[in-house]
Amino acid sequence: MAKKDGQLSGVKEIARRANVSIGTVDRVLHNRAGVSPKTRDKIKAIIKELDYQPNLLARRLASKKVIHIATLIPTVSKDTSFWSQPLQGIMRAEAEVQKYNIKVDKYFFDQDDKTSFVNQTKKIFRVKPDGVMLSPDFVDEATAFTNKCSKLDIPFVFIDSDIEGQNSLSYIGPHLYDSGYLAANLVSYILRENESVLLLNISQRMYKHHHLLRKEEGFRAYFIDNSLNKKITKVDIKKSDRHSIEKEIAASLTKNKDIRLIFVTNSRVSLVAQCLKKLKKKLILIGYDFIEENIKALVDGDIDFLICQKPGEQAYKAVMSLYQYIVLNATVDRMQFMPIDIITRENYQFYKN
Amino acid sequence: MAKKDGQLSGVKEIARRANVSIGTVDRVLHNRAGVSPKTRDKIKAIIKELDYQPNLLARRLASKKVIHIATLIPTVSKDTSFWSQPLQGIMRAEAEVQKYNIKVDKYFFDQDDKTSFVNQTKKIFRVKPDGVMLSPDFVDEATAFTNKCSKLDIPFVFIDSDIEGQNSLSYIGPHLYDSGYLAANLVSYILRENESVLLLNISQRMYKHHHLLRKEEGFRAYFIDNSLNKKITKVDIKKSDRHSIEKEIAASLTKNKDIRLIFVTNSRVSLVAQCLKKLKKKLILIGYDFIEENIKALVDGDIDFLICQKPGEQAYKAVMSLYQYIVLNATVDRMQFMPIDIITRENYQFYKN
DNA sequence: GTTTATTTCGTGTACGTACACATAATAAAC
DNA sequence: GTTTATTATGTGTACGTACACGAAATAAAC
Repeated sequence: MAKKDGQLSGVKEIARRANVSIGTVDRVLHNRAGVSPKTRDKIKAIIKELDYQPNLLARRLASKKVIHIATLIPTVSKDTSFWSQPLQGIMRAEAEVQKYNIKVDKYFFDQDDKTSFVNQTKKIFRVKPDGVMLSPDFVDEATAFTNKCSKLDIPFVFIDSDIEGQNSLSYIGPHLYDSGYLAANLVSYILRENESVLLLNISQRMYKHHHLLRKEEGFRAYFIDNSLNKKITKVDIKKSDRHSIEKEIAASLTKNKDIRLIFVTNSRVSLVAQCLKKLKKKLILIGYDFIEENIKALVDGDIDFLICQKPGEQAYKAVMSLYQYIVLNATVDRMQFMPIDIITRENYQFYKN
Repeated sequence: MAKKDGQLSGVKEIARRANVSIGTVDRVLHNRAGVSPKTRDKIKAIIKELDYQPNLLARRLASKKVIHIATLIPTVSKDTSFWSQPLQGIMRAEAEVQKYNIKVDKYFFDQDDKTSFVNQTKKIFRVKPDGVMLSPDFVDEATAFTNKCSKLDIPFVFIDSDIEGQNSLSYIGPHLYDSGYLAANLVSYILRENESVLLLNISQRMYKHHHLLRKEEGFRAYFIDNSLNKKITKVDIKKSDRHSIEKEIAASLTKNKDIRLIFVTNSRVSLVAQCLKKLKKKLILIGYDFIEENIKALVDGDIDFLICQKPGEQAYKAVMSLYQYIVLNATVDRMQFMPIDIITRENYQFYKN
């Protein structure tokens, strides 16, 4: 009684009931031409009646068409090596899915050049991939792009930062607000009553400030939620050369003698570490991201804490989610927040990205 | 250039290089007898060299062995209809995976009877399924069982409550502590300075208190974290008949005139609602779980808030995670917390479980 | 009517693996 | 040596679907 005997499975059963061959059934399943309206209707009815669900494993195995997943992330810039980790995550996923006849097409844009982003999205759109993963750095342009994807039923997932309201398959990345909140929590343990914080948003790119702001919000919220009346000096630095940063920091420090801790809202924290060294100031330094420059400063004792959210894992999961959705049509969580990890010089060796 | 011509894929390529047939390769892949040590070694070397990864889709398709996933949850009791939702989730997952030759074997135990739990675990262990999903209500017994599973490399996932330290494939369920924390957050908005809370743990089963306690911890933590000095009267009620509950509540209310809100740490909240009605007391009532009894009380205005964490979804995800792990050996998140939803009479109609 | 074009349908092979069965090689027994 | 048991290896078919190709049925052209 392992299998009910009369019950052929899938296509064959449909074919039997309709008195046609599986070839014909196949044609109506894929809306291909070459079948008379009459039999087409009959078969469609049977498909509906049986609530036929194709065997996706068999389908993928038999299909010779390769599935294309496009990924769009920034190039690894001189500014920060951050994006090398997501790239590795993409490649790890690629290695896993390529045996199922899936190709991962990697596109890159220049974080400083909006046009390059647009150009790449255009290029992607031209090849009409089966799924897209992207870091939506340029919000408006990304929105326009994903809108077009939606119209063609091309699923897309965001990584690293989210655009709400777009019906993305998933967002996989940090919970920006919470990570700021956590940073503040750390700070509250460290600082005494009379000491204050310097908060630095370092970014040449205005559009990035949206993300940094979410972190700042969370950071501030912690103090409000816990009725801690902590002074926060905030400085936006629009240039990322060392000289400019150094000048701004020096200015803030002389103006606010009570600053004993600096919170940098992104991966540029190692630059700040260098500046402090130059200025011969020893302050607590908290920043973001497990990248080479930062690790070095961490080991040297110039950075105290790094907050990190597994960027490699993000990209890996993004590609795998697309694969699972497209090939296995599994349900995918709309929001996949990464854990918020705290890295110090004591535990960095064990961190798996 | 779509496919490199020389490169046969998988087993065939291995067979070619070893000058054997795919049958022989197949035998060493599955450690089956009937192949000489010499060729076995040769083939193993080639497998390693090629870093051969079997095509899991093809494997599942070709394999005639059915995969068994066992699920172990409480029967739907007279006490609460809670477990009917996870059961539906299981059945939904079953419908999805059965076409891949996977059987879901459903086992049930009596929440009031430890022996029944043990008996069912024994029964499951006897058939040696390929994966197990269970609600580990009886901690010690569940631990013993999952230890045995670990030894046989049978993956298992916990739902509804976790046992830490067991190397479960995943825990899928509520974040108990956080849900208590959230409840407290709600409470802090509602209560005035001079008003206090009654916290009720209603459970005949002592072993359940562990879980209730986690919620209570979170609940209390909120007030501490926010330096709110709120009076919390706590009562453990070990019987779940209406009369006992009513007596306890009445006692507490007369002793503490300032109680204006009751927080019930599990689904028994509708019983409390009935008691309050009987006592002709109108208090704010917060409790757990989207079950029929509670919804009714919610609609009638006798319960104000229900905290819910998609129990059906939990079970569904648990089975699907096992499937993905066993069949597709996908990586599965060790912790899959459900969102903490707040249900009121205004939004309950839209709640999807 | 026959021939030809066109539409409609069936058949065969492939995907990569599993497994039952058949065959070949070797060892054991005489 | 031959026969027989044993071990080692190869072959064929199946899983459920996709798709190319060919055959049959029908329609169009004369």
